[in-house]
Order: sequence, then C-alpha cells, then structure tokens
Amino acid sequence: MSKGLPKRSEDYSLWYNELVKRADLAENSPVRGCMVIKPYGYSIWEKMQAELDRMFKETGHTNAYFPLFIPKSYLSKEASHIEGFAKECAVVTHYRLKNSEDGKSVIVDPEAKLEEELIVRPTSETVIWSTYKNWIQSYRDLPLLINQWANVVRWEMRTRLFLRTTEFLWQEGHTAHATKQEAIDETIQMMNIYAGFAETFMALPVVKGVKSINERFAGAEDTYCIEALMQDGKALQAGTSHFLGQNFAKAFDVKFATKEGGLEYVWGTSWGASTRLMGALIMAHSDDNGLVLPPKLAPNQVVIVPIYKGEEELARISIKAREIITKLKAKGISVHFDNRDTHKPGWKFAEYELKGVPLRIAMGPRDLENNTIELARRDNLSKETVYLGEIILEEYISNLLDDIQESIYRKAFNFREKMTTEVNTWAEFEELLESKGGFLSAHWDGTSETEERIKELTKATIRCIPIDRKEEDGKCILTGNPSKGRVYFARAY
RNA sequence: CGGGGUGUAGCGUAGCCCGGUAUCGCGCCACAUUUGGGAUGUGGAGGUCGUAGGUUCGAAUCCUGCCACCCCGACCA
Repeated sequence: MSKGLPKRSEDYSLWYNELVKRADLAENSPVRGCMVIKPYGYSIWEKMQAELDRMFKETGHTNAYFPLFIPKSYLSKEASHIEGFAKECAVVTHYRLKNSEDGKSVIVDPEAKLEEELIVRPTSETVIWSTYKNWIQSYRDLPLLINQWANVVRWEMRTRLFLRTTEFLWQEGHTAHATKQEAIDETIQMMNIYAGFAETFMALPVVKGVKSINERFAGAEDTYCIEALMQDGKALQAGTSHFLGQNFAKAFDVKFATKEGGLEYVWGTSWGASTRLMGALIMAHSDDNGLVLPPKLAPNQVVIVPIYKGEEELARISIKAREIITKLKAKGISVHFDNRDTHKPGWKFAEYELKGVPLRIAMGPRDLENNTIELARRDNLSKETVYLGEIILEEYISNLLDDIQESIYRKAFNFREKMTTEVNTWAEFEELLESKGGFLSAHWDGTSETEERIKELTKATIRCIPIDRKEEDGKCILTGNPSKGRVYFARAY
C-alpha cells in the first residue's frame, strides 16, 4: 500500500474514495451500490444518531418502527409520490427458494410468487400514513410526532460511498397536525434542528432555504433544506424537511374530528437526514493527510502515544498515562491509550492523522523527566510541549478541544463565505461556475423552465431559496425577466 | 442504461500488443537489532490471473457472454 493519500488538488473524487477506505470508514460490498460501514465509521454515525435523537426527543418526538416492506398498491396512492420514486424501487416478488434440478444451486421457487408484490421502502410515508389513519380520530390525538431510525433502498444509477448508496441508513420523522400553520412550524423547526446539529456538532456551516418546485420532495407542498458547501466547491444537501400539506392525509383518508365537531384532513410533515451526513463531514474538513474530525463527533477525542525503549520504560510511561486518562475521563473526554508494541510511534502518528483524531498526546522518557507532554492538533497540525506543573490538564485539553471545534467551523465558514458570489450577468455566471464554483447568488425569474434550462446549460441547479434572503428587485440571470430576490445556484452532489 | 477505462497474493502493480501457468513494492509470519514522524537486516508463507464459456498441444495473454469498480452523461438524499 502506498503511504500517501491522493491529493485533493489532483483528483478530488479519488481522494475522497481512498480516504473513506483508508480511514476505515466503509468499503464496498458484494452487492452493487451497497456498502459495509466499518466499526470506525459506524461509531461516528452513532455519535450523530445519539445527538440527533436527543434533539428530536427534546422537541417532543418519540421513536417507533415501521416495516421494511410496503405493499405495492400503497405507493400509488399519492400520485406525485409514486412518480418520484417508481424508477428506483426494489421489488420483492417471491418468498421462497428451492434447490435447482442438479442440486448445485438454489433457484427462486416459481410456485412461491406473492399475490401482491412488496416494495422495499424508498421512504415510509405510505406505510406510515396508512397506519396513521387508524391512530388518528380526534383533535385529541394530535399532534402525532414520530420518528424512526431505519434503512431504506433507492436503486440509484451511480453510487458513491456514503454520498449515494443503494441502501442507506437514516432517520425519517413523520408528524400529523390539526392546522396548517402548526405543520409549517414543525417543518421549519426541524430544518432548524438539522442546521443547529450541522453547525454545532459537525462544525459545518449551512444555508437554510426552500427548494424550488423542481427540487422538491415527491408529494410535498414545500421542501425546506440545509445546504452545505464541500471543499471542491460543490454543494451538498445535508437534511430536508417537508411540509406535506394534506396530500398524504387525503391519499390515505386520515381525518380528525375537530373541537367544533367538524371532520377535517390532518396536515403532515416529514423530515430526514441520512448517512450522507458522513460524506459531508468527510468532505468538509479533511485534508491530504486524512480525516479531520470535529471533537464533538470523534470516536476518540484524544489519543496517547507512548515513546519508549523496553518494558521498563513503557511501564513508567503507562503509570503517567493512566493518571492522565483518569483525569480526562472524569471530565467526559474520550481518550485512547495506544500502547501496542507492534507499531512504532511514527507509524501511529500517521495512522491517527489519517483517522482524524483531534488531539494527540505523545509521551516519552524526556517528558517523564521534565514533567511535560507533547500535544499535537489534527486540525492545523501544530505541536506544543506542555509543562504539566502549572496547568490543570483536563481543563487545558477541554479548552483545546473546544477551540479545535470552533476553528474547524470557522475555517469551513470562511471558505463558504469566500465561495459565495453574487453574480449579475449570464457571462459572469458561466465563467465563475467553471473557474471558482461554490454558491452563486443570482436572480431567477421563478419559473421551472428557466431553472431547467440553466441546468441543461451549466449543470448547476438551484440549491435553495435562502430563508433569510432580502427582497430586492432584479432581473433573471438567464432571461432578464423580473425577479424579487436572489437564489443560490451551485453544482451539487 | 449509453460512451470510455480497469479487474493479476490482503493492498498497489509489471507481464497482455507478439500464447509456453507470473514481476516488483507495501503488508503478513519468524528471528535479531531498533523505538521523539510511517525502522533495518536475514529467512519464510501467500496467486482458481474478476467470472463462465470458446479457440489452441498449451490461455493472465486471443474471441464471446456475464459481474464488479472508476471517469463522463441521464436519475437522485
């Protein structure tokens, strides 16, 4: 195995693919488009899950689980929904295998054909709404605030580890409300939760916005999203929240008795974030030496590497290391002591850089003698020797971790600012998209045709209509027709 | 699914044009010396050459189908 990672500047895709594999995050599986999430990658996902789950529960949601299989007929009940997903559904047609004639293999038993085929869920709106019909009768049953952690399958043409896989893990929230406004508030609340999670935990600045009709979820009235910018200047949708109106309530006949004695359809929302967040995390911060993980999501925030000759020296360093570990753990800092004798310190340094551990402590005989440690930051690769005599180590490390979290965010934020450009002419739009990339803030006449045309011409799509954009009269970048405000264009993942 | 490329030991590769069962590096195992940025030496193990057929006395090499991966399109979180 060659030691260095491919350079981002030379081949960004190759760098990403290699990084995912070399950092032990994931690998390809025998099935096309599916991936094995390895223990290290999965433990990052678990940290994301834990935090999101906490945020959902804090806002009144509870978890449930709905089945993997959906009767084919359910999917067709909401017209635009089926239109959006039909082309990428895996279908179960049989329920039994049998030995082939020659006994050497197994074949699908033609006798065991299902009467109604089952769809492997691409998303669960349909099963869930068919269930909600039974759960909701009165305004007293509302709001219904449910989330599920699940796997879904979308048979994509082209896949990439984490960013787009045939099967992926996610959470999907599905809520039902008595009023339109309440449902809209819920939709916006969840977008804000995603944005807060991305910024606080992933150290990933995001743009909050609304999708154009073309980019909207199949079956939604409005799709809210958070959009992040990757280091190659391409945008990535990191979470979506949909206001479903009464579309699914009508499709599945979910009505409730109002306080006033009327009978009305409920208002729905759904919202999701997936293992794609892993891709965002990797691409947003990492460098040519490997992963850079924000301390709040790193499986190990600190690693201690002993430097020693012989058993006796290791034993003396270990005593000191144990003291440090005890202090750090008491402060809630996760720390790994790598006392393996099978690898040399230099090898370990490179390894933990590849894996993105935020802080590394090196301790050798010299440190023992001077009562010092060597501290190395992963984010900016700086090193310092710290004298333990005059600091409270756990405070010092804790502050340093906060500082790293903040610096990573700040760096990504500055990058995004630098890569967000206001453009006013079509020539400039085309030129900047090629030379610089990033978000292009431009006027758009609001029509699907224009958006479509721009996509054909440049591969750029409207990422979102920023939620906090200022109203301003202008002319559409392509058609020159009147526009009431700017939208963000970018090439996207 | 269309166009292009690749598939040889755990990983990365040479060999393929011009058929004679395989090269090198990393990793792995053993021993010794090493240990403050991916150690060195010596010895060793490991290969249905993606897969199924075909041509041939003989196929990694030539032909056909299939599969997977990568890049570029169409689709998408």
